[in-house]
Amino acid sequence: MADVARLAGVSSMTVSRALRADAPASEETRKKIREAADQLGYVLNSTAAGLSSRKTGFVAVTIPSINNSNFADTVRGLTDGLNSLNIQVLLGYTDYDADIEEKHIESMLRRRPEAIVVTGGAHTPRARRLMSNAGIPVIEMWDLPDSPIGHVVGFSNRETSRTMCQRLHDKGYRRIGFIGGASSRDTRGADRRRGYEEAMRELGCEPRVTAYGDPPITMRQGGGALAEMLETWPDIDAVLCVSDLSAFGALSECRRRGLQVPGDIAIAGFGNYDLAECAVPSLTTVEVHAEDIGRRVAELVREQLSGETDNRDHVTSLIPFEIIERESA
Amino acid sequence: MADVARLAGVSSMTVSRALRADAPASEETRKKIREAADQLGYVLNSTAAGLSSRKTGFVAVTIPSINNSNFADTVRGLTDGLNSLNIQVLLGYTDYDADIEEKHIESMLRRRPEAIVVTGGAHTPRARRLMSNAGIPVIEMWDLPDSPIGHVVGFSNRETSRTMCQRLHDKGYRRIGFIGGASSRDTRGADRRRGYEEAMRELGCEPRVTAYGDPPITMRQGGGALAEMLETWPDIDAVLCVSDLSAFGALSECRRRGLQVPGDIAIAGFGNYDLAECAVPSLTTVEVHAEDIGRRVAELVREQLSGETDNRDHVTSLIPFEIIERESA
DNA sequence: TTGAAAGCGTTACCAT
DNA sequence: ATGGTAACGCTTTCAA
Repeated sequence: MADVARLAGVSSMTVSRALRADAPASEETRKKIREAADQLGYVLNSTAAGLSSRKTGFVAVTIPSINNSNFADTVRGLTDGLNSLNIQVLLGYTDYDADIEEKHIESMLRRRPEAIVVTGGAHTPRARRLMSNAGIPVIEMWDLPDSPIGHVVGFSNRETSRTMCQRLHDKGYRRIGFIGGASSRDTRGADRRRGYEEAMRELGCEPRVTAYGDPPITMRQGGGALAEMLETWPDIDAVLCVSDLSAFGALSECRRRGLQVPGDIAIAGFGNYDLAECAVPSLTTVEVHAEDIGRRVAELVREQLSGETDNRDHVTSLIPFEIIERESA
Repeated sequence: MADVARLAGVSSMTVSRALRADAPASEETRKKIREAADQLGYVLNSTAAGLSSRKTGFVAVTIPSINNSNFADTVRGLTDGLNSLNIQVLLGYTDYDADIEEKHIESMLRRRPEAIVVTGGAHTPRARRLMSNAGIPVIEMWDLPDSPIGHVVGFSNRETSRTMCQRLHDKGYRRIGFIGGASSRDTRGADRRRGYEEAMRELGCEPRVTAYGDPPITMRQGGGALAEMLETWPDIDAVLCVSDLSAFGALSECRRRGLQVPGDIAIAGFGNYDLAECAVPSLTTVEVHAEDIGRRVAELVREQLSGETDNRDHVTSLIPFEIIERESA
């Protein structure tokens, strides 16, 4: 920057100001400085800028998996929403593991992000402490934690299953099964299962759960789970799956066995992946507006950083979900 | 850090050293300092550390889309490979747009990454200049650029199509169509199309291309493209698609029309997505080992940063691809 | 609108 | 093994 200043015949302070849109500087000097910078191939060092201004231009975000269309949509909404604030997302994926999440949170906090966004409400005690003490807005998303650390942008995963079960029941299905992961590491998946079990009880139906594989449960596992389910409960007439991926796996397994969907078995998924619309038959599923979650988080971050809202208030934004009825159920 | 030093009764220099694994410090002081840090809730400021040491612990990476299983796999391989070096990935997605890529590259270079990794070889002149002048290793991946900026980790997209066409021809298909995007923004997709056209010429077959929609071409667009193709060339006997997603869309469209796959029409895709294995019929496709690409990039970054290899040498790593023959073709 | 000086929180470097 | 001092490259603050 000193070199640029020398070439432009100004002080480095003026260069610093000319390079930022908001700071005061005459158009003339601005132009002169931009040319000098260009000529020297100068690129601002935002590490130094961040240290000095105490604004790093980062928001830290953890998601369970990078290879998941729903979370990718959320990240997209978040990134796009933060873009106008010139804030970048520092992304970490946890593989549904709270210890990995803790490690990410610590190494991300070292970068002094201006806010931290995590998926869900299940964290290690130390992770909670780290976030609480960081002195920045904390946002938990994709869930409605029992005891939130800070703000929340999400929906009730339990409710999605309850609503879907109700819908299946309305359509006449009575012997409804649930396919999900074998561990509770995927807390949102576990909540969906809980919602299913509650709904079954309320509707007076027997719960039939096939837990199969570690999260994230894949398409292939969805097929395996359906096979297992048919063995245990051959009379099943509908299956609710923890995600569209497992639902598609189940659908494919039905197809291979010559079972009609719906007819022999109805299938419902979760997430409204592109796949759900495109599959034959198309999949009945839950649209959770993943990108909206990201957009709303970005909005909340903006409000918090601009001081529009009181940081001490804990804002909870409920993102409405909807059942998408298609051919499969 | 000064507070921690005071509490532990040492200098801040000792704290700095105690907190790093490599620096010399007695186990005794280390423990004392860790306790003090814990008690105060101290988290290292790596912004300041980076400024001082000129090592930010970042590698900048741009990919076309975050919502693409192939690129997500590459990012996973890269992230995991860099993890042991305590290097984080700074991710930007370009939406297949070179101008957006340029913006990302500039704002990422401001963070002073220790290396920069970009997808493909098509960049704006300014982006090329920025990367060349950054003084850090530059790696282009997922492609074999004609004039690489630095190192390359990839494969020939053209070859994948040529090989697949040859395979289809060997199986007796003669009226082979290609479904891809309408723009050349997806340069890898455009290369695949080029490979297809070359192969058709060599095999003495008429090329039949349906260009449909902007990249990334979706499942739904794959279906639309197949419909259009059948209208133009009703006698088509095989379709090569630019990706498994469009291939699946085409497959679904066939299903809806009551066309047998294979039989009436064979379908081949690209990318070996989970979907390709799980679809009924399963999709013949190209496995490009996306995660290996990321792993190899990470390895290259490690070599370059450790000075094991001469930075001036331009390393090209060819990642082998393979045709996965399944039911659809 | 511009400039000078004093940090920001760490590590490199040189001593001890 | 530990400590003192001088950067690192910016921005804040204050002054002109």
